[in-house]
Amino acid sequence: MGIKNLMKFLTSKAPDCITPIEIQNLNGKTIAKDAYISLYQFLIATNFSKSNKTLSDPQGNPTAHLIGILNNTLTYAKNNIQVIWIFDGIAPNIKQGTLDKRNESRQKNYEMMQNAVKEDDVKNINKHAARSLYLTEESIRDAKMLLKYLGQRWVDADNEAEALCAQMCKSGVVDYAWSEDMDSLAFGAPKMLRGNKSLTEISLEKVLSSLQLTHNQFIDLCILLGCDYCPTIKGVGQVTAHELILKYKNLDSILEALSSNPTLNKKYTVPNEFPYKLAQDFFSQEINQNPINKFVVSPKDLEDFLVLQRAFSQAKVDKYIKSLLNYNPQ
DNA sequence: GTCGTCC
DNA sequence: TCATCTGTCTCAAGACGAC
DNA sequence: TGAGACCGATGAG
Repeated sequence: MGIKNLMKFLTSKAPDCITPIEIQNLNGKTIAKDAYISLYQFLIATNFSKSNKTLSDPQGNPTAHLIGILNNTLTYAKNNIQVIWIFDGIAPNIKQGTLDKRNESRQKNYEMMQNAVKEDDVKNINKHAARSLYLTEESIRDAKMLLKYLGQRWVDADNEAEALCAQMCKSGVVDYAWSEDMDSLAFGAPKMLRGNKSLTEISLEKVLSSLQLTHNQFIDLCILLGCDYCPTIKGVGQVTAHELILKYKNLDSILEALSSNPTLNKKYTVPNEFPYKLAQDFFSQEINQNPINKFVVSPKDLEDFLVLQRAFSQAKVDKYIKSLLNYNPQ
């Protein structure tokens, strides 16, 4: 879910921190990209947005995410952009509640899809199929294999990919953290990118100066808005959250004020379980930077994998390899 | 610009 | 009366190329 | 899954 309503809040309160950016302007830049989110987007968009069928090889292995990687890699190569794909590791314990909810929703949608199939209701089949979709171990393995053969770099994070993207951006390994989720800013990425067709750059420095917050205060704001790691205080939305932080400086003091002031206490309900300190620590932790896997383009492996194993068109793969080598001379 | 296709 | 928050609904989510 | 539009409820001034 990222940070609830953060984009909306920034658009109204700190519009200067959000700037549209043309992909050509990223020439020579390096990007850490949240792999899972991208692959999921490819899978959904390619499968369900315009056709009613799932793209797969004759054995039933999904291929939509592989097409997405191919297109994406070529686009970046054309524009001389280096990408490091970051894969999620083990989810942190504090995210378990969020993950349980997602699994439950996925299961429910799967059942609704089965019902829609029985009733031959194409619209609802697609709707619920998209929502019950998930990336299997095999799909991830295929994606990593393809990236290897394409000469791309990828790395496994110890836990959240977004946290590692932000860390790499903070430490200067990359210029941008790319993600659809706004968590990257809470994790401290100085510059993040969103979008695919139309890109948006968000500068953390500008966010903090517009909102008149330190980074720790911004983390508190994100927790109040709603994140994956902690529930929210009922009655506190974007506006109130920002006002409370400006007034009381941090979450500890806000909670103290809520418990000691009967008027505030009546108005805002803090949940019984409110592990905000764990969330604060999680957003501000130092992340272990695992070694990055680096490969070179391997036309033979690409052909074997895509044409022979995944039933891609030989002509298209040939054309693709030619373009890639043209932009990425080895 | 819209729409079909990608496997 | 206005601002704010909450809940619910709906839609779209990639990239390329032919036309 | 997220983001936008819309709606009703609530509370402050």
